[in-house]
Amino acid sequence: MSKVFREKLQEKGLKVTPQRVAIFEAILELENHPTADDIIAFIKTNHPNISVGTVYKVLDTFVENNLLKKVKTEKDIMRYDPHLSNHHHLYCSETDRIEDFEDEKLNELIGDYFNKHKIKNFNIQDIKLQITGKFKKSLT
Amino acid sequence: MSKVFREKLQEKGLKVTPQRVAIFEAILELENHPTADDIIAFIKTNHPNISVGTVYKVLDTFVENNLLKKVKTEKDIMRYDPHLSNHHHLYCSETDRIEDFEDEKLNELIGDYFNKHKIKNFNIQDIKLQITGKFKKSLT
DNA sequence: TACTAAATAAGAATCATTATCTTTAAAGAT
DNA sequence: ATCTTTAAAGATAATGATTCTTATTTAGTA
Repeated sequence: MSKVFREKLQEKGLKVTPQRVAIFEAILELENHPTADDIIAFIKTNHPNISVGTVYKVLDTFVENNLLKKVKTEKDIMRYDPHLSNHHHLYCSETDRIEDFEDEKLNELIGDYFNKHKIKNFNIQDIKLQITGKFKKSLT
Repeated sequence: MSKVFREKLQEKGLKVTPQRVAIFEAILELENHPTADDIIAFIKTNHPNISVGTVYKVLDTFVENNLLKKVKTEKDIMRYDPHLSNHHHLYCSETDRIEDFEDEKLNELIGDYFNKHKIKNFNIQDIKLQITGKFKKSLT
């Protein structure tokens, strides 16, 4: 299965453990930018003895090694995103759904704008759009 | 002093208490989008008996009544902003400084862009830019 | 001045996240 | 295949911001 993932761990000098594999698979499976808690719940069925601290530690390790990104919401809970390329997020405050939003043209537009209108006393490193609103109900 | 503030409280049917006045003044004084803790520390000198819970409750009340806005950072701590008009934030991850950033032209640019390029399955309510980078050192 | 609802104080409780410390198990060397 | 080394996992205590609870106080009004 995720041979690529195992190789990435090895590249960074990280050991390939069943926990790490399970946690990474859980994030891919869960899709909606899961919380640590979501991940623990999901894993518990196949991996009943996994420790809460381990999950947090593994998630941190992944973030440090650019295998994951942390996403912050209105609530005080971290969520995790396996989508590594530079992108924005769509937030629904009612349902807590978060979806990735990628738009290269928009990035260029904003990039150009700031090239022409520098902010005085500030060097920009990164710009993220936090787009809040409502998902239109689809006939799931 | 903040007669306007007192009137605003009354308009909303909120009682004018010394605690509420002190907290609001503290936020104006502190400027750098203070945390609840910053506010408590600041107030303690004139108001040694103020209770932590009160500060949090008052801040919530202010946010609910549009007297303040909550600002979320990378860290798990809420900060508060007395600046009510629609604006973005400049973040410095090194120093935790946050400054307000207002740019009507930029808002129009982005608004126009999304009018032309609707996101399917999503109705936008609000767009916030989270601009991270470094403040250029000024000779304080 | 007294009344009543709202606000405050004090401190316990919560909950996500971290830290500690011991045990276990990858991964490379023998 | 076994040994060794060291990172990783497990268990659980600790932390720290925020919320909750309950008794007491006070602002605004009759």
